[in-house]
Amino acid sequence: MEENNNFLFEIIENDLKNGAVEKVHTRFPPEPNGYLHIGHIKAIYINYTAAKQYGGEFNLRYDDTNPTKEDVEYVDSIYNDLKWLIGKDPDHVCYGSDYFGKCYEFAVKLIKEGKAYVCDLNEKEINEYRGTLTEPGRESPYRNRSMEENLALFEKMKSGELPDGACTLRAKIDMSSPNINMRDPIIYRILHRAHHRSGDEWCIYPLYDFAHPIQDAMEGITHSMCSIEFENHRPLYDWVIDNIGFEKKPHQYEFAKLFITNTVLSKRNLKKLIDNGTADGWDDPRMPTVSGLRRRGYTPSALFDFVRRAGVAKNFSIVDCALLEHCIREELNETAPRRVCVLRPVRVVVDNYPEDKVEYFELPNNPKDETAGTRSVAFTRELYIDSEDFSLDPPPKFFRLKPEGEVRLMGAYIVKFRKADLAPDGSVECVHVTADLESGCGNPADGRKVKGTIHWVSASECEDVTVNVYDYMFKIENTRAIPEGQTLDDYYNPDSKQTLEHCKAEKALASAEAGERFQFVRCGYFCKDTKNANTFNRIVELKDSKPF
RNA sequence: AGGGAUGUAGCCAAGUGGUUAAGGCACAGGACUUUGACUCCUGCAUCGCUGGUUCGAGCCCAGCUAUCCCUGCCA
Repeated sequence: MEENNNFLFEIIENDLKNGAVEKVHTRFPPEPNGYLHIGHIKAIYINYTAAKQYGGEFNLRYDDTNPTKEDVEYVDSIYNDLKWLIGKDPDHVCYGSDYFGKCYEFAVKLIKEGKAYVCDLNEKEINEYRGTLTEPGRESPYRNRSMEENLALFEKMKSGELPDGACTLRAKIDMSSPNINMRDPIIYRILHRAHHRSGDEWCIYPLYDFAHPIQDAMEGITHSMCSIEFENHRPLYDWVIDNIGFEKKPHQYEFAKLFITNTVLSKRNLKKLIDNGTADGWDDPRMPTVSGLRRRGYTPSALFDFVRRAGVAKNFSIVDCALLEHCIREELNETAPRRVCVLRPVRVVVDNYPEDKVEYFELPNNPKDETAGTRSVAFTRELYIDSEDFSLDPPPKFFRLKPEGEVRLMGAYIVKFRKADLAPDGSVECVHVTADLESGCGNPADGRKVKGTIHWVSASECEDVTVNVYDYMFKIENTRAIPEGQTLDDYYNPDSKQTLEHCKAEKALASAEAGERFQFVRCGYFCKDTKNANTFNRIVELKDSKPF
């Protein structure tokens, strides 16, 4: 793994060096309103790695200040996904709702200092008063209420006497600010809605811009790193910190969100795919969610490596999905044991091999890594090879089994084509070959070269397995918007999931544990399905798209 | 259009005034190969545009241009 370095880490390093900060403290603050996806991994990578690398602390904090959108289902899934990613339970788990009491106290403080007021304007009026991008806003007629009146009204908001939307608490800042976020932003709203944690305790809830800086300050966060769309909110973030008067001030820094080519990441669209049945769920291996990627066979280290390599900067950018695939291939190439699985079997009979003989060959688990050991693979007179590895009418440069051809059975004998039995429909039923028994699994005694090597499995010493082949589901041209008149479904291939039954695998494979990853020789990388014990998900296709 | 941010190769991305502009992915050649995989070599940019400052600029200044974000009682 390469070193972690980017402009945010440099900021932290400098703060540590010049004593601005004693110990770094970061947080990952998802709103529990959906499942974590690969975009979140970037935020986790930045915040978690920064804390880890510089000997600091890291909080998982649920930003749960809007009960209309949030649910415990998401709280749980986020926890599990994060735990899987960082390989342990997070040290500190916090909730925005833990600070509802504090937020309320601070709001009262601001009112007492004349820095916040209760505004009776309705939603439409607030919009009108806000002005536009080019015109300043106008001050609310309620802006200059007395402190006592504001206090009384805020108390009324809190006590539940007022219906939703009756009024709001606003920070008194500057209605003519060119930054619209500073035009007396709403910091509290009335919401008669049960919260998944605090229940009916509150009927007023703080808004993000007010709650977030408070949460950061209360937790002693030093570096609050978020995505770039919050850049415009930073002056407000600082305003809240300054006006509440926190001594240790957290600082917000922004980085560009992660986008990936041909991939949708918006919760709205992901949910649509599930609702209309295109995807089987949030953990469908075609989904860009953490749980989907996990089932597909991605590892946390490959995922973090991807984010690191994609880079952390402020440019708007869309990373090539080839980089994501490269990262998992690179890791699995070193770690995944090789196994043979014949996806579309064709029977092969070695005519000159004794009928009842069973011979075992030692095949390396990883040809590049001797420490990975070997396993015994049975060889018998009847075998299966992949239908793609045999052609009666081969194209040029076809190095596999063909009439008049000779080919190496990987790790075993060299065989020569003898004849093919065809079914009435012309398909190949069985191929007869003769083995060069003299050469054994070594090279031919006469020094001739055999170019092709194909994989095989003993017909009697193999297991029947089912393999799900998931293509990359990500098919969106523009990852950010779907053109007029088209729907998300138009972009997805209905055949993106194929189930191949009666694939023939080495015996050792069927007893593998769920989640175990393999490289199926010449067929791509596979992960034993974590849900269905007898199936394997194809997780990454081989890069090479040329025919074997 | 008011404000903020960003523009370095097909895609990311280092670079903070001074040798021939890091690195990765992708791509293209070639070597090797009992996975046509892997591995290994090789190739692949004058820095959005235009002026200016300077002995010297991707880095400084000015103007222009392109893209992204901001008018939720969402986060």
